[in-house]
Amino acid sequence: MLDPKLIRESPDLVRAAIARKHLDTDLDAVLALDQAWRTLLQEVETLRGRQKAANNAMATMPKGSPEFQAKVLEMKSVSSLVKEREAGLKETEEKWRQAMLTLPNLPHASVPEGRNPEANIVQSLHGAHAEPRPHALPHWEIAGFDRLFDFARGAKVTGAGFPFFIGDGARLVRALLNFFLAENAKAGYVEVSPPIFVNAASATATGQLPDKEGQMYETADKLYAVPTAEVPLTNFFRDEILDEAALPVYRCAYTPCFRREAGSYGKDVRGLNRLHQFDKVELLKWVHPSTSYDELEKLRGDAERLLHKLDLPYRVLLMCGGDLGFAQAKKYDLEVWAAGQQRWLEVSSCSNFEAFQARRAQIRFRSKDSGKPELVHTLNGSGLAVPRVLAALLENNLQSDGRVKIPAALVPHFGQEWLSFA
RNA sequence: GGAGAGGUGGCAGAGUGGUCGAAUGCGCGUGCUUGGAAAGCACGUGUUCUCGCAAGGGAACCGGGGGUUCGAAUCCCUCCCUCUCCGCCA
Repeated sequence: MLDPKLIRESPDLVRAAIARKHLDTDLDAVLALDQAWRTLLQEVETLRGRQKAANNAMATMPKGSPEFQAKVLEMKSVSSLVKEREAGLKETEEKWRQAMLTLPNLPHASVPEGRNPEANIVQSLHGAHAEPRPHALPHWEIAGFDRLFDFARGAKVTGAGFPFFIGDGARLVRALLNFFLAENAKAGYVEVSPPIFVNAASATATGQLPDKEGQMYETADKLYAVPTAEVPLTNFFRDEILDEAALPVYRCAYTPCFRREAGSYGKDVRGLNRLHQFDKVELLKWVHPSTSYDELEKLRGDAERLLHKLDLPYRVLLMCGGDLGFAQAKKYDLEVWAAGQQRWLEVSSCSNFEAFQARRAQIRFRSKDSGKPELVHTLNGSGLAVPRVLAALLENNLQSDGRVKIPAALVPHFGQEWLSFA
């Protein structure tokens, strides 16, 4: 959510910033509701002031006295008026809130202009992605792939996009998760194992609701399967005031992630590229607002290090305004090179949300300077998403004999140097 | 799942219809006292919104929502959560 005062005082600035995201928003509707709400609030407060004064006077009057009876009669009409105006106030406030929730976060000044992914800036390239690999195959075409990754039975048991991981396939997933968690711990992130269902309030706070409920699986009692650990993790401190000295807080969490991915098709969803359930380790930071852009660079570096240690070619994209998410102020995508598919796969998104989520979630810290609570800034990034890293690993490390070499950094976690499909 | 008890400020804990944003204690802050500290004493100590250039004024908040009433922390309904006992269970 945006700062209501900013919208009220500098609507043109807000309008211009939202335009950089190339999203349609009706700021005038928000402003009109805000104005209507304030007018009603004044009325209600005046009426309640009258009630309060009358209550105090009546407290000292004899109950049955004529003056008491007169007051009761007088205040009856005020009472019904208050009820009516309060109902209007409440309705207006709710409409305003709903409108506010649909306004996207404003992009940071350093975010490049652009409407489409083509306008994203390739910030850096790492590793030998252009090197010819004669044996490279899309991972789903590697001989024996179906023995380790059983999509057919997954489809039978659950549905498309819910594969079984078997034998070395399952062990490789576990090795990657252990590697990620161990590296992240070294970088200072405290590991958390959160609930993987969240309520509507939590999903609203991080920005999944109200607009993106179609992306989440919902249970019979109105809980949502987490699309990312970001949701339970960010909400850990919802409605809390933190100690300024405790900032920054770094945490990471492994969870399975569930996404309906309605409307996806084609090569995007082949093999491990896009699943309805996948494993991911998420990095999360709660920081002092003055440091959040430094923290974003560090966060990106922490995610990059994982790819670097796995010896996978990757690139860093600085996302343009039009390709930024709804809630992000600035975002880097990390894409790993899949040699067999000859394409880049997104394995991490590192974002600064500034106070956008913190305002929705009411996560604050008590400022030493002002003594008042202020909103923290939240950041998060994948560190990393397993299936696509796995896909790239299979494709880049496939040898001419059909075996796949395990990166040195992963060997201690996997326990062997080669993955066999036999 | 069944039965019962309960949710009040940073914490503990009073308050069962009226001057209660809420006693008291602890904690915390400032000052006095002291060589210094402790104790003691004095004062202060929530959040949000709103009006105002400001000084300052106003309103809301006693788990959430709704209701009764001139008036609700207090009565009623409902939801959530916690605790105790029983059942069930990894």
